[in-house]
Amino acid sequence: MAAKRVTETDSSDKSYAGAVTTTGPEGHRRAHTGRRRNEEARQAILDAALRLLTTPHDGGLNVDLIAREAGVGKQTIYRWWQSKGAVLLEALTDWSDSLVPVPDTGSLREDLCTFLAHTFRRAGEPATSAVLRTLAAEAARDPGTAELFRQFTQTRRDALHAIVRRGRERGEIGPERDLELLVDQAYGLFWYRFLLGNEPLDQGVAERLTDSLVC
Amino acid sequence: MAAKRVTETDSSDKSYAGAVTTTGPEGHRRAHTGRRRNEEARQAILDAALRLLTTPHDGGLNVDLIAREAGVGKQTIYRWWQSKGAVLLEALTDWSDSLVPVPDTGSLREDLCTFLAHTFRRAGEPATSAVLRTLAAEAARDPGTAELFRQFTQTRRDALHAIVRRGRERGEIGPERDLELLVDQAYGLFWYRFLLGNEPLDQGVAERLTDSLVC
Amino acid sequence: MAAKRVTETDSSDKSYAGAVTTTGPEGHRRAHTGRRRNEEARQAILDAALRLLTTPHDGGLNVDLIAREAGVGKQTIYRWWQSKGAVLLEALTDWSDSLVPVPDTGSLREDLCTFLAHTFRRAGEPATSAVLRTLAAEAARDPGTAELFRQFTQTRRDALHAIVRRGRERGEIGPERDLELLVDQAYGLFWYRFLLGNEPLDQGVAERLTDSLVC
Amino acid sequence: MAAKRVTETDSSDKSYAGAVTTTGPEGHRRAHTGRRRNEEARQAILDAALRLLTTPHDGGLNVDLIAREAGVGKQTIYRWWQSKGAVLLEALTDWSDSLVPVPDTGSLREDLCTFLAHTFRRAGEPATSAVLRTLAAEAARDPGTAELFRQFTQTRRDALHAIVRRGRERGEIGPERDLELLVDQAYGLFWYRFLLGNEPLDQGVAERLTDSLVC
DNA sequence: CTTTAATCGAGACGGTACGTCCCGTCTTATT
DNA sequence: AATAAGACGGGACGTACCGTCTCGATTAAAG
Repeated sequence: MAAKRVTETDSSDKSYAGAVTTTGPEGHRRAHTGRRRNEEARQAILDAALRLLTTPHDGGLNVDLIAREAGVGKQTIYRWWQSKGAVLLEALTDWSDSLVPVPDTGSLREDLCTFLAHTFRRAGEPATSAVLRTLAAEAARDPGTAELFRQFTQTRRDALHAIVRRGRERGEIGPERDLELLVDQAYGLFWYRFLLGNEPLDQGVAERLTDSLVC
Repeated sequence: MAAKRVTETDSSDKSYAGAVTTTGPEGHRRAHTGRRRNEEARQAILDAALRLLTTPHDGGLNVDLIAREAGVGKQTIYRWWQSKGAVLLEALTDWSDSLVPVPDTGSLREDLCTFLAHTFRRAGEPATSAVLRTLAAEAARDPGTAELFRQFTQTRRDALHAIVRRGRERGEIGPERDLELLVDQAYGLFWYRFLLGNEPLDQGVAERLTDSLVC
Repeated sequence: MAAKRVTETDSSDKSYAGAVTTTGPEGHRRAHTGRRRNEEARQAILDAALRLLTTPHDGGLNVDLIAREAGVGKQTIYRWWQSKGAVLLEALTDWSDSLVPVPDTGSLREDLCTFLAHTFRRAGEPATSAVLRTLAAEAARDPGTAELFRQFTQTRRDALHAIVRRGRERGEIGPERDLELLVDQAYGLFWYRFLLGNEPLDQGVAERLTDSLVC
Repeated sequence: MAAKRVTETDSSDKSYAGAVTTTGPEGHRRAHTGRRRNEEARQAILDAALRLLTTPHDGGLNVDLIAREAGVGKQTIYRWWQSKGAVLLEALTDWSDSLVPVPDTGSLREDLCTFLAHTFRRAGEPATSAVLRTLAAEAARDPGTAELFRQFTQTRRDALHAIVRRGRERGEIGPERDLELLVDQAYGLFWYRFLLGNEPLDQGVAERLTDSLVC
């Protein structure tokens, strides 16, 4: 009969390697955290996603791969993110905030040009480029991801917005100018050329774009 | 590429009343045309694609669906187009050419503003919006389609370019301005706002954008 | 976004109501019993299992369901039973012991026929039928459960064995007959027809089987 | 190209290098058959299923494995069979018909005993045993498969039925005996002991069972 | 009366398998 | 040769359960 304390015998010898369970690629095993979200697992997923996003590997970037790479069950991904794109975006957001510094030299023209040139140069790097492209693709396909993509771009937009706002406060931009529009012209140009890729995005463009915006 | 093979224009022979075979959604049966390309089938495919692009339906927009909707074998699609996106784009191109007329009033400011406002308004219509979005998604996913998407946007870009070029010829734009950049700022803003959708695209924006570009 | 769901979980106060903890389907709350096994919980599990076994519901019969239905944590099930099948079998054993009485009229033929007819009739009842079927399925899938299933059937086999043994003691069965075989012929026929279900299991069969066995 | 009329009689040359598509484990590539069911694929699936059923391998027997082993897409399995069990059963039916010959010596007792002993011996072989067990498990779990299992056992039942029918025609079984019941007693005993496994199934049992049935 | 230890409800976790969807290729039979 | 039809190999998807693990609360027994 089952009721007869079946499990009592093995109460002693758990050899407490028992609490730990899984092996990531770095060979480190992860402990469960009971009924609360396992922050380590979350980080492992985001790390794996970013790693797969930035390093070249053959074949597409699918959820099973992220799960395997993170040493995680697929369900653990789907429990916390609504789609693959959502994971990718969260991975990316964490990572991107540190990419392009926001200059503040006191000169709008200089700050703007520096920021844009930096942005363009980053996007030209193969790793970054791959990430942004993959992401845009995912966002265009899935409306839910699109919203997250919006949030992602928003942080960059805000940085640019801060630059031009400071410029206006210094009187370098007339009060009649629409700052939102100005920012979107810059970022619009960037994404348009980046995604369609038939026109360059280099230092010269950054300068001419700056001139065009601050005229 | 699809467009090339299209130009055969065997428009004459639609009559074949003999061996009828398939029924489209409109209940009309289409005759085989033997060893020549069946123009009716081509049109049925593009129509079906456009219909599926513009009308809401549950589930994704897959090739089997287009084929079924067009009353066509899948191979007939893949014989003439390289991918799903190619079909979609050709369907779209046929349809879009008549959308936004290219004004030529003699005033750059007026032409530009009219063109932009018209473009924005079209994109605001639900049907057009859905199409553009679906397409952008497909382009972002498939590199082959991306190239076609580039070509698609190119025709619109060319139209805008013609406007500003006329402006320069009339001396309304200084020779130091980069016309490519100017055009891309306009279209970049458009796509950026259209796809991310957090800022408006209305008459006012068209006007302010015109001011910003022609300053 | 994931971060949202995280913060949702650690919303501080759980508004605990005191000693009482869980609500079963009957709305009754169960008190903890400290470091001793909670007999009420055990019973709730067995009840829930039996209820799910006997009442039709959509989808399979999984452990999470039993746990939820019993208002119990899954671990509480796995602490006391080695598998899902073990729970099911214990639930069933408790319930089945009272099902088929073991007659003792002094006549083997009569006892045997009564016992078999009763067994057949019970198996014909929808509730019982569902239980037996579910159980057999579980036993076939899981070797551990198979062993428990063996034990379960053993109690019934023993009952039948007692009847024929009394028959032999009265000289109604020749000493050359293999009683084990005889019993297994009866129960074999029963399970075979019950599970495959293409031949009847009624009073007439009970009689003819009796004749065949006691010839 | 092999596309050039691969005739029905493809028994001879499998050497095409062009239109062929897939590689099975034996390195042979399989041609498509257009819009009709590919008989070769069907056979490859059944072969793979039987191979996996009969040879020991680590891990369970899942559909992906069958598909991979057969060099087939999973959908090709699900297109033609409703479940894994259905595949297994069809594989098994093809194979089993040749297993136990149906003797016809003119003596019921002898034929019966031979048939049963043979059946028992086969079931004792590890390969066969594994197959039958896997199958019974699948049948118990899935109602659809149960029906197929019924059909599978039916062919064996029919064989046994033929033996006893011939016996009756020779007058070796009285007209009052229920032949269906007799057959089911034999097969019932077999499956009961086979699946529960606590009593033997050997030559001696075959003999005593024969005596018991033909008394 | 404090500490210890076991139970409980809850549910996240790693993992396996499932059955579905869609892609782009292929072949057949027909025209 | 082009077509309608649809089976095919392949790859990814998101879901269903399994049995394990940890948490924080609870309470009986041990010190």
